[in-house]
Amino acid sequence: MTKINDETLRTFVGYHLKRSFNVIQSDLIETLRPFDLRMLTYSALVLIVDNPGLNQSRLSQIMDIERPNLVVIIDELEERELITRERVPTDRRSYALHPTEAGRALYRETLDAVTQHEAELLSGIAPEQLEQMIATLKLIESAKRGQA
Amino acid sequence: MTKINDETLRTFVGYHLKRSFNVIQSDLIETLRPFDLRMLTYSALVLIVDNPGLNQSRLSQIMDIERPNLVVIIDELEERELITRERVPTDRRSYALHPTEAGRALYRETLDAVTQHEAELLSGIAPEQLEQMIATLKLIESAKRGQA
DNA sequence: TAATATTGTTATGCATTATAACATAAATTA
DNA sequence: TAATTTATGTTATAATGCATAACAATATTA
Repeated sequence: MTKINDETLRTFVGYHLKRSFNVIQSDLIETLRPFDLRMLTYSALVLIVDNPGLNQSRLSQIMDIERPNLVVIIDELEERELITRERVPTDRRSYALHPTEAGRALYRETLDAVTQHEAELLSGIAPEQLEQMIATLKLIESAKRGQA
Repeated sequence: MTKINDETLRTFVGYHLKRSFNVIQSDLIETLRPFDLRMLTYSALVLIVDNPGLNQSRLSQIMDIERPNLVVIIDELEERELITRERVPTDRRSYALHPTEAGRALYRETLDAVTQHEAELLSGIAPEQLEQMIATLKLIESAKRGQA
């Protein structure tokens, strides 16, 4: 069982980002499974609870996905009666998204679960070290082309 | 244009990882486009050049994808005559993957391009800060469940 | 030898992401 | 005001990514 050499790929920041994200993502998927939520539906629910009344265009922007792709996500949340689509009187094209009481309850449940699972996964790493990393990640995020 | 509140999601390391990875990934996709390579075919090419003779099982392991999904990637690299599949006398089930001269040439070209593009994207961030982040990312990577 | 495991493959399905095209409605401009 | 352009949500469609089941050929183990 010879060890594979990935030193070339290790010279790329993106490679490290992808591999570490995979680890966190796997954990998150398992954490959300009992709630029958996927990453995208979960993110959408959280953002709607925290920003009640926002519309789908704005939500798709912050979620970095295309509007058509958000439609099915919102459909699912609405069918499960976790959110509602409400017509906006001042702009009859768009819907204001609001959480239901069930949506807020699920939000609280899942927030606890996700927070705990991530904390456990990362329990071997010093909080200051994680904070430093997040600061760097924010710099990368704001390096987006056509933005700076 | 009210600003959306994503502070709840910002409490998760995974959220920061995903958003920053998206930025790097977009840049990488654009960098690889002129070479008609996608992230996965590129990664496979690099690993084959750096580890000539490895088989598909091992490659799928390090790439963190399922064997069936690697088949089409290897098919494409072989059709483009960037690599070869060679029967192994000592284990006639598996193929040894080797780069062709064209594969090695493309490797060199793309390595330069990818390195330069990433360096430019991250030029505003101090190298020591990136190194520190990579050290933390490695810790996260090794926090994989069922591994430690 | 018989049972089990591994390698590569095919087929299949689901999730993610992107684009084009459209109806409705709003905003802009001529 | 009328005509044009833009924005919102939607449908349809396609490419990609990722996972599982099943299989033939071969190797390993009991």
